[in-house]
Amino acid sequence: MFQALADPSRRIMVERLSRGPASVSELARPLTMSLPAVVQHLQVLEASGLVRSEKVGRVRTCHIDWAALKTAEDWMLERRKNWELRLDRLGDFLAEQEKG
Amino acid sequence: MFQALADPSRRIMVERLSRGPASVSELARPLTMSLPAVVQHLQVLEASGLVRSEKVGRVRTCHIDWAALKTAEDWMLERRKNWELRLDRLGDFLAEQEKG
DNA sequence: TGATTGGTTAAGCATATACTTAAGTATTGC
DNA sequence: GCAATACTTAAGTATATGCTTAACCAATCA
Repeated sequence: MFQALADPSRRIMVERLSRGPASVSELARPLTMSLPAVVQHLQVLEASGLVRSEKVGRVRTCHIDWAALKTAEDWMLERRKNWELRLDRLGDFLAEQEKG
Repeated sequence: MFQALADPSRRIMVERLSRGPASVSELARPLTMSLPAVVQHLQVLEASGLVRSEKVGRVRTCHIDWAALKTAEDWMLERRKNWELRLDRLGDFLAEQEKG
């Protein structure tokens, strides 16, 4: 997931998809690269679980899997919470010191 | 930043640092690779701004830059908010339809 | 039916990444 | 001072990544 978000082009694609579903060529429009390259990025995003797509007729429509995005967000939140807990315990300890 | 978090070894390092500062060899302990490899990962983390370190005597002490971690978290939150806003507008639209 | 649109497959290539080992350089403890 | 500790530097290598072009397939439309 972080791997998938590591590339700037892929982040542009995710950014676009965060505003709603889009076809492959719509995703390609703002990017200065060939269509196959865009499809390869799309494959990375799909493999990571961040994006899903269905093909209807000849157009493939892509959209974000919001639960997956939240997973990455939560990982970081978890680290931050860990830290805040630590600060709290330090605070308690210092308060104990004060009293004692 | 996402690039930095893309590697599992580096995430282990960040995980460790989220529990408090650590020296280079402490960071290396759980990892099955040479010390220079760990230092290279550390350089990536520092370059991304996620981690900082100071050397005192012969030991380098590393710690997370929490503001930087929050930046990545916020990027994802921003995408989610975008989406929720869209859902809200859709909701409003449907409510309008209902009324009209 | 034949051109166009939208996407896919395959092959190849240049650069980046994630390591390795070997050989340093400072501190610190005895 | 001498050894151990805690890195640091340098050089090399294998694999992964991010592209490219060329050729292909399948749905649409004039």
